Amino acid sequence: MDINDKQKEILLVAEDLFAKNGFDGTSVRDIAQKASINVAMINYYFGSKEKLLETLVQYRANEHRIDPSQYDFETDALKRLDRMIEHYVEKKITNQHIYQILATEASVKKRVVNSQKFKELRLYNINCIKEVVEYGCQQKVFKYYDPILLHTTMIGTFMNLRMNQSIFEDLLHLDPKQDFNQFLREALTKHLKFTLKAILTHEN
Amino acid sequence: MDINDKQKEILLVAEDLFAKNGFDGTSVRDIAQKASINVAMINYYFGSKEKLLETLVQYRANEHRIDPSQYDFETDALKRLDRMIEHYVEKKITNQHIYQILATEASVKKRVVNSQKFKELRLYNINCIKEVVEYGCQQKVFKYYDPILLHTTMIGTFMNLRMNQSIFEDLLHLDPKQDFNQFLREALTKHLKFTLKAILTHEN
DNA sequence: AGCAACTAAACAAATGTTTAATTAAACACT
DNA sequence: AGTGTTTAATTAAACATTTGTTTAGTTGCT
Repeated sequence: MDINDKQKEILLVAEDLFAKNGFDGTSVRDIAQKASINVAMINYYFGSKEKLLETLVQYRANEHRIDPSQYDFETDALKRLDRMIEHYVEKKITNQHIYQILATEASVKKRVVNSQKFKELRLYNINCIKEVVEYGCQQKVFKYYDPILLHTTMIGTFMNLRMNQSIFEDLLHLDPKQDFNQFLREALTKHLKFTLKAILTHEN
Repeated sequence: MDINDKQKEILLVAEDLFAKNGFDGTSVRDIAQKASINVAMINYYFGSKEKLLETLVQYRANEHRIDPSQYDFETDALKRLDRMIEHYVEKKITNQHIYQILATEASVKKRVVNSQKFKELRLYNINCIKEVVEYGCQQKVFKYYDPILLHTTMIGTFMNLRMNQSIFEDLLHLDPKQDFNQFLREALTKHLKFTLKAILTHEN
């Protein structure tokens, strides 16, 4: 399915609203109004509200894929891990809307929206992490640790920081003028680097 | 507000459905049917659907508070940390429904349901973690690490494991007959113990 | 003329809430 | 214990909105 500019515009508006208010909390009229189009256009272009969500997931899903070429030129295992984390955090921040939608939808039992696509993405990313870990083991720098759990901690920590933005703004006395994404980028990257390094080099 | 048995029954049914389908994905008729009561009873008892949610949050919020007496008898800093994590995981598992509702609602911008109660709870729990960390520092066993980030990693890892139960059942080839909560309890506790110990004893 | 893009209006179903009436429980008084 | 009275619990029905979707028609472009 190729998407024209009009459709893309609708998708972006929908993404924004779904992330903010949830799928059930967003009506097609909300989307239509914000996108300055007629309600009927949503069904005209996408068939239904649910199919709009599926199209959006398809459209965005691959943007969360880790790209190993961003870090595997590093021969030092620790530096490679650091680069991977930087790359990972950057990807999540750039595409935070769709990920939040996917994460929320994944916990909603009554819609099984594209969970296959979601699973594939996870498996792929977990495998990238696994390769970085194995490289470090091979170099005798890391001790092996389950990449599924590493991934869970990475994504979980990110999501938790993100979902509770307002709490952290209070808690950490963040300057409201300073961008929260910048805080995320810096603090989260640093924290994840430290945590993974600690786990992978910890003597049992 | 004191809650009679009938009201409690409604709250429990609502909690179940909200966790499964989200607040917006659950209608008052869904609740009424599953609780075998008339729809009007919900407004009769709670005033509105939103107030029902607020009552539920009030009713459950305190059940997530860490209870220091469950671990602070341990004089060994590492053992105390381990006990604290066991206690923490157990609390989260026992009250997973309400926590998922709170977490989802916290990310929904249009409802600012009881976020104050939520923040207070976090601050309290973070402080408990802080005290355990400081005790370990005092004993020269730990290096100090930001308790906010530790808490974020704990809760984030838990939530991420939980929210993606189906994915993990596939990924880890879990025996479907085995209880997922039992896997959570064991694997998560072990992982968090290892992670926090690694972070707190890591030489920089 | 033909086709895609677009619109206003209507549709049926579902939503949260209220009303008005009925039943059940608690109460006070003899 | 039995009376009439008041209060609380419960019900079916109706209410007004809002929901996602469809229809039937119009516009604009080739």
